Amino acid sequence: MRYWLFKSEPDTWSWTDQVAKGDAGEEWNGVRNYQARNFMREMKLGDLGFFYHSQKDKALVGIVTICAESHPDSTTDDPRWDCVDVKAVAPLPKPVTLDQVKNDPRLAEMALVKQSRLSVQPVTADEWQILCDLAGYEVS
DNA sequence: GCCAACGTTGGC
DNA sequence: GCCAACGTTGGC
Repeated sequence: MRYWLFKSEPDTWSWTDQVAKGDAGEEWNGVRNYQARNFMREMKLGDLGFFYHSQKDKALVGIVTICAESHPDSTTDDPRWDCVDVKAVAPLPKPVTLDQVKNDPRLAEMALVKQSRLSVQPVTADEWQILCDLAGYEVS
C-alpha cells in the first residue's frame, strides 16, 4: 500500500465534483507531465491519496482511493499519456492548509513544498500519518 | 494579476 | 544534443 497526493484547481475539478461521482470514481485525466504520469503508473488498486485544492484553498480537503490502475487517458489520442481512476473515500474533518504543511518541520521534505508544480506526487507513510493527525482523520 | 519556477518544443 | 523561446502552474 502506498500513499499519494493529487492536486486540482477547484474551479476545474473540485472535491465536491469528486464526491458527486461516488463509488464510480473518475479518471484523473489531463496530466501532461512525465513525472506525474510515472507516479500514476506505479499506483495500485486500493492505494490512498490526498485530494489537494490548489490556488484559492491551498489545502488538503479529502481522501481518495485508486479504483482503476493506469490506462490510456481518454482525453487524448496521444499514447504517451496514461492515468488512473480515483474515487472519494472521506472528507478531512479539518482541512490541512499549505501554511500548516510549510510550518511543520516534519513535512518539509514533501514535494508539495519542494516541487510546487508537481500535480501528482508520492507521500510517505510517516507523512500520511502526520497529515491525518493534523486533519483529525482517524486512520481505520 | 504578476512573476518565478520549471517543463516542453523546436530550430540549429 | 544543446539551448532559446515559449507555455503553464501555482503561490503570493
